[in-house]
Formats: sequence, structure tokens, C-alpha cells
Amino acid sequence: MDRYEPLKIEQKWQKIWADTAAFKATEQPGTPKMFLAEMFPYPSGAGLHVGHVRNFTIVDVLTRFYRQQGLNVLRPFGYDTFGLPAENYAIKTGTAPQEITEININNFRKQAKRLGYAIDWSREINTSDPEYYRWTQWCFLQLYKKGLAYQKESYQWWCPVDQTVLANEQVENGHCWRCGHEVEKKKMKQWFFKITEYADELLEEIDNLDWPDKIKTMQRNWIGRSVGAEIDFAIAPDKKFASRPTEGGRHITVFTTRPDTILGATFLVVAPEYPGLEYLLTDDTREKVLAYKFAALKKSEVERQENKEKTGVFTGSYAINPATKEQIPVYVADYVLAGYGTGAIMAVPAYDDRDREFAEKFDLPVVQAELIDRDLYGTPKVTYRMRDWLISRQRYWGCPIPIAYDKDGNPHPIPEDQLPVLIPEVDDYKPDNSGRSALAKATDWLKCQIPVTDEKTGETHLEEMTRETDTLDGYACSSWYLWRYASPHDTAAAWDPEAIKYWEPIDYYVGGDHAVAHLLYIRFWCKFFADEGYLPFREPIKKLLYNGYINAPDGKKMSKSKGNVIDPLDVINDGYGADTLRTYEMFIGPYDQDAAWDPRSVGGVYRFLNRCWNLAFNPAERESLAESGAAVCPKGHKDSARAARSVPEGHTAAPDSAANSTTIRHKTIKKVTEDIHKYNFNTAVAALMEYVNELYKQGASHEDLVVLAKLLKPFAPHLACEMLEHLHATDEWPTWDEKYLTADTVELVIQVNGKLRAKLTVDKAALDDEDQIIALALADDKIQKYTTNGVKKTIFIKRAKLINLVV
RNA sequence: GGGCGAGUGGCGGAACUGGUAGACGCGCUAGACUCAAAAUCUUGUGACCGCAAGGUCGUAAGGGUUCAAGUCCCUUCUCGCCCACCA
Repeated sequence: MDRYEPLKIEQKWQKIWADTAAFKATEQPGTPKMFLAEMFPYPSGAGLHVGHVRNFTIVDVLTRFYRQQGLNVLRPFGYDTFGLPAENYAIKTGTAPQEITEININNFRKQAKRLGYAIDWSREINTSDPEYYRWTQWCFLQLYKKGLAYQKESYQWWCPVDQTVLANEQVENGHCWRCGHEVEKKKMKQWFFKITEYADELLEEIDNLDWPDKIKTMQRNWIGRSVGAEIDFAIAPDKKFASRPTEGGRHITVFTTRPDTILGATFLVVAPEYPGLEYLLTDDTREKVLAYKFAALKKSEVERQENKEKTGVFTGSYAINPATKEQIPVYVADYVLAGYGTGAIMAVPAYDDRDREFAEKFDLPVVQAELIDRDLYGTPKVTYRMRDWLISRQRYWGCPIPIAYDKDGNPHPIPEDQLPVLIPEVDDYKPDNSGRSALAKATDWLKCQIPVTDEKTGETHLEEMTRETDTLDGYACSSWYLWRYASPHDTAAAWDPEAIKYWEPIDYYVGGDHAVAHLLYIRFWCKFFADEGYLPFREPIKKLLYNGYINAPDGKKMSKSKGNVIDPLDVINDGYGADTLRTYEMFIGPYDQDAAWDPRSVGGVYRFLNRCWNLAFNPAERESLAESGAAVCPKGHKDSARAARSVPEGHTAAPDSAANSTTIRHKTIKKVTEDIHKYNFNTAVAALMEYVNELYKQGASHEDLVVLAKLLKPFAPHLACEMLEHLHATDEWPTWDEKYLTADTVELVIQVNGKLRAKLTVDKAALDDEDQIIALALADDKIQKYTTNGVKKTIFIKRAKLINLVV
């Protein structure tokens, strides 16, 4: 007897796949293609997580399924390697991020190979590879050329102790996450991508995406389109401070979605950061208003939201309501956001809850005015909640922004032939005290020669400039990598148009994160590069599968600090093997729902694979075992026993339908095929288990086993390959024939008043004769007990093979 | 506060356009094999009543539509996720 030894056969097949480059994909015009990928991972030092395994296995099941169906399948792999963990590690230990990244990648690759994924390893990409980020910089320059990458002063979190800019998530209750010092907002020049330019198209095309509704809704909310109007309110000249420059048409422009309520606008409110605030102040109010403003600037957005109690200060100015001509006071309050609309609102306390709250607190008039025509006083205006994408980071471990500054501080793009702008080596990765990244420490690197063309003479000369020391947000690097997969080693372009035309857009993109950020940014870049003629499509992802998380057995998130992390390599090395791990994670539940790890169920899946093995390799032994069991409980099968009971005299029971192995085989092929098409991986595995249970009862023919191995291969490829080799069969996906699925007899369900009372086995042809079938039902003794007072109504549903008698 | 989704045995979860609720797996039960155990194989397993045949109840709670509701409609409750003073 050969025992199922997963580790042995997995090693064997993994070597074969590696030696033969089994999953290398090449363009084959004329053959239908299929391009699938997971959201590429950040290769952390902790190695693969069971969550990765679920994500990658979904891709692998589809990959192998479509390969077995004869499609030309591309399934690449890559690493999203820039980011804070590697940089923090570098700051702490002095190890270059490049080094630690390489170690982590090697580990991830090794682990992914142990899971037996059908990856084209020749297409591996890594965002921190200069040959990759060279093209990220190229992308930046294309956006820059079109004015879609621009600089703007903006308020940023700043830690005065660490002398660094902090991202929102690095501010905890108004304090620096590293040193604990109170942070402040500092106005700094930052780089942005003008994603708002595409806001309308990004929103409109959501409707046509074959993506989960959840993600689509989140993107719609994020973009947050509001249709309204901008209305100018003139500032009333102040008699006391006639010298103030309020004449000359100075005004406040507000944005409102309800211009029809303007008759009820009894005051205006501007945000603390409102640019024209200074003009509104008087000598009496200046001190108080500025104190309020700076207090507001100090508060984090979280803190502003925590306290929803309205606060604010009167600015000292009045504005004229253009509809009522009345003078109304102008307040500053932090419930108005600087970044949305114009940073100023007309308050209509009669119609708006927030305005009413404010009015009540400050004792301002609430006028229940009538509604007027929307377009009477304003200009129609569409506003978005989405802001432009802030992309500069004062960080070392990122893609350098390919810009240099001349002596006057004007930005110049680095010429494309000077790319890549390499990340310089430094000794200390900590940001310096200038608000610049550690790149600023590479003094030699900072200086560069940039050709400048004199506008008058047309002559070009080299000018010494200083490089930008900000790096790009990691999301920029991942906004184009799916296109790089088509031609990952192209040295002449970011992507080869011919390869793109064949492979893209991606057919299946699978992940469980970045619902808005990454998945919106990549759509934005796609539309931009389509406009520039570099891409022949405007949406990058055809089908998005968003998988759920795998939690600890107690249902809580797995985390290192809780010590409840399951290491997939441990599961494999414990002897279960990769096939069990993969199959278990597909069986654990619907792929798009969170699931809790259950070590005992892993054992159940292992038993299932072990039974598959025994069917193929130990048939004699299995039969003797089955017979010894059968001797104890002959004909114990539940369904057949029940069916036999309800068969009335004169009707032969169907030969135990289980006996027809062809029917079961075809039924299983159909079920597994359709389930994979519907991504019901859990029920596909369940169907295979059922199939194996049947084969155990009846014995398995060669054909039965071949089909089992083929259907099993997407889930448990190593075992399936071993079986197919043994059976001398190919892995070609099997097909089913409907003619084997319809048995000669069917089970007829008889209900009385909607309750199941009897089942009859009848000839399939009998279903065509309604009168006869009802007569048959009424003749049943059990049914007769319920119909002694006659039958009021009879319902026969042929499709459901069901009769309902109403008495 | 707004939006979206979900509540089914002891547990994870099945159930097509309303048509036999509980597939499959875990756990538990009894048995076979074994000196014994593990492994494996074979039973049984929603609750309640009953020796049995059989019956009653049952998909968060309540109501409704229907011959028929886990599925559709209304009300309530609970949980999860997302957005959150966006004018």
C-alpha cells in the first residue's frame, strides 16, 4: 500500500514545473487569452500569511481551470516593495532597505513556490527595481507634461521634534506616533496628481464595471459628486472701519446644493483656513478670530469630528444676501471644511440641521422662507468630495520624483534620457531637520545638470540644478504595474503596445484591500494614458474579485501582538501539504466573506485528499475495507432507505440512483465547472467530496478517477498530477453531457397544504400527463389520510416535480 | 447621522428564477479492525413527543402577500463593513 505523502509528491511536481518553465506565457495570436493576477503583495519580513494564500489560491484555481480548458493564460507575480516598514527597519538597524527588501522577496518567492502556484516566474516585477521605477518616473513626467502633476501649498501634519511630515494615520490623538510630541499643521509645498480632472468619467463608468457592488458604492461615495451652485455674497461696507478694503466688489463665494433656499440664508460661515479670512476681520474681532483659527488648525481631523458641538466666532463682517438684500453676519467655524466647495457656505438654519444647531447656539435668526427658482442668484456648479491626490512623501524608501529646481526654485522635469533618477545611498535613513527626506543627505546626488532652452535665442545649455528630495506615494508605483506585466523586461518603453493589445485589460483581478485608493488610482491612470494614446482601453480591470479575510479561530483578526497568527508554511510542514492548505482555504466558505481558521476542518480536507489518493493508488485495500463495513450495515444508505419506504405497491423503486456512476460523474463535472464559473469554490470542493463518497461506496472506474483528478487539479494540483500520471491521462478539462443527467425516473413530491406528506418515484414521462400524475398522488395511502374531506385545489409544478393539494 | 450587507443545527456553511430546509465538512454517537491506541472504514446526528409507525415545531422577533416563504413586502432588534459636520 502506498501512503499519501504530500510533501514528497509536492516537491516532485514543483521541481518538474520549475525545470520545464511550465507556466511561461507567450502571446499566441488567434488563441483566446486569459490574464489573471492578485493584488501584488508587500513582501513583509513575516513571510506569507494565510490571507495571502486565500487570495493567491483563488487566482490559481482560475488560472489552472482556464489552462485546462485550453486558454492561453497569463498569471504573473510581483512585489510592491516601497514603503515604511522597510524604511523604519533601515532607520533602526542601518541596513539598507534594498537589502532587506531583497531578503524578503526571496523568502516570498520560495514560499509561493511551495504552494504550487502556476506562476510565470519569468515575469516577476518589483517596484523598487530601478528598471521598474524608471518607468514610474516616466509616467510621472507624462502627467507633469499635461499639467496633471502640479505643486500646491497645503497644510500638512508636522512633528516639530522629529522634524518630519506625518501622514494622517501617523498622527494619534494629535500626537506624533513616534515621539509622542504634539503635532501641528504646517503649510508646505506638495506635489499632487489632478485626479479630479477625471472625476466625472471615473464616476460615470462605475455603472459599467463588473465589480462587487460594495466597491462600486465606496468609489461613488468617495468621488461624492454634488450638483449645486456658487453664489456671490457682497461684503457690506462697514461704517466704523470705512478704510477697510471691502469696497471694490469684494465678496464671499459660497457653494450650496440648495440655492433654492437662499431666502432663508441668515448668516454665512467660512472655514478657519479660508484664504480671505483676514479681510473680514475688524480690530475688535481680530484677536479672537485668529485664536480660534489656530486652535482649529492644531486639532486633527479626528478631533474636529469627535466634538460635534458647534463652535465658531463672529468675524466682524456682514454680507448682503443677494435675494433678500439683508445684511447677514459672517462667522468662522470649523464645521465648514476648507477643502470642499469654496470653503464658505450660506447657512440656512430652517433647512439644514447643522446650520440650525449653529444658529441656536449663537442665537441667530431662523427664517422659514419659501423656496425659489434654483438658478436665480447663482451659477450652476458641480463639486466633488474627492480631492486631488497628494503624492509627495518626505521619505527615503520611495520612487524619487524626477524633478529638479533651478536657482530661482522653479521646477524642471528631469529629461527622459536621464532616467532613472536612482535612489542615492546614504548612511542614515532618518529624515533631516529641513522637512526633506533622507535623500537630501546625498549631497553629490542632489546636484544635477539639466538642459535649459533659452526662450529668446532657442539655444540649449546645461544648468546646474538641485534635485527634488520628495519621493512618490507607493500607490503611484502600483498604478501601472498591471501593464508592466505584459512586457516586464521592456527597456524601451513602460509597456509594449503589442503585448498590451494581446493581454490587457486584465480579465480577473483578485484582492481584499484598497477598495478605493489603489482601485481608483489605477482607473485614473488608465484613462490618462488612454487619452495620451498609450493604452487602447479606458478601464484597466474587467472583473474584480474582492476576497474576504481569514481570521483567527476565535474570529478576531490575526496579529503578531495577539500571537494568534497561523503560518501557512507550518501547516504545510506539519505534513498536511500545500494541496490540503489550498483546498481547505477554498472550502472554508464563500470566497468573498471573512472566515475563521479552523484547524480541525483542515484535517477534514486532508482526509478528503487522502481518500482521493486511496481511490487511485489503493483500490484493492479500499474495497476490502468497504466490504467489511458493508457487511455490518448493508443498504444503510439513508436516501435509498427512505425512498424505498414511500414507494407504493405497484410502483417499482428506481434502481438506487446512486448506482448509475455515469450520471454521478457527469453531474459532478457540471457542478464543479459551473461552480468555478460562479466562483463558488466552497461548493465545488463539496461536490468533489460527494463524488468521492459515492466512488467509495460503488467503486471507481478508470474514467471516474480520471475525471476526479482533472476536476481536483485547480485545487490540489500536485496530487492531481500524480494521479493523472498514474492513470496515463491528460489534464484536459472534462465536459458533461446533459443526456446522462436526466434519469428515467424522478422523485415526485406531494404536499398537502404546503406540507411535505409523501414522495413517489415515477417515470419521467409521467410528468407530461397532469391528470394521471394527480390521480397517482391521490391514490397514495398516506395522502388519502389527509384528503378524506376532499381536495379543494390541486397545484402541479412540473419544473419542481411537485404537487400541492389544498384541502 | 448616512450608505451597503448579513442574521439558518453544537460549529463553518448548503438551498437555482418562491417549490422536499440543513448539501459538504467539523464535532459528537455507535460499531468494524486492533492486545490496545492512533489511523482507516461503516452507521446515526435540527428540537420536541412516541416502543414504533408517525406527528408537532423550526431559517433573529412580529405581521403581511401566496396553493406554497430561509427566499418577496412592512415593522422591530442584533451584528459587520464603509463614509462620516462634504453644505
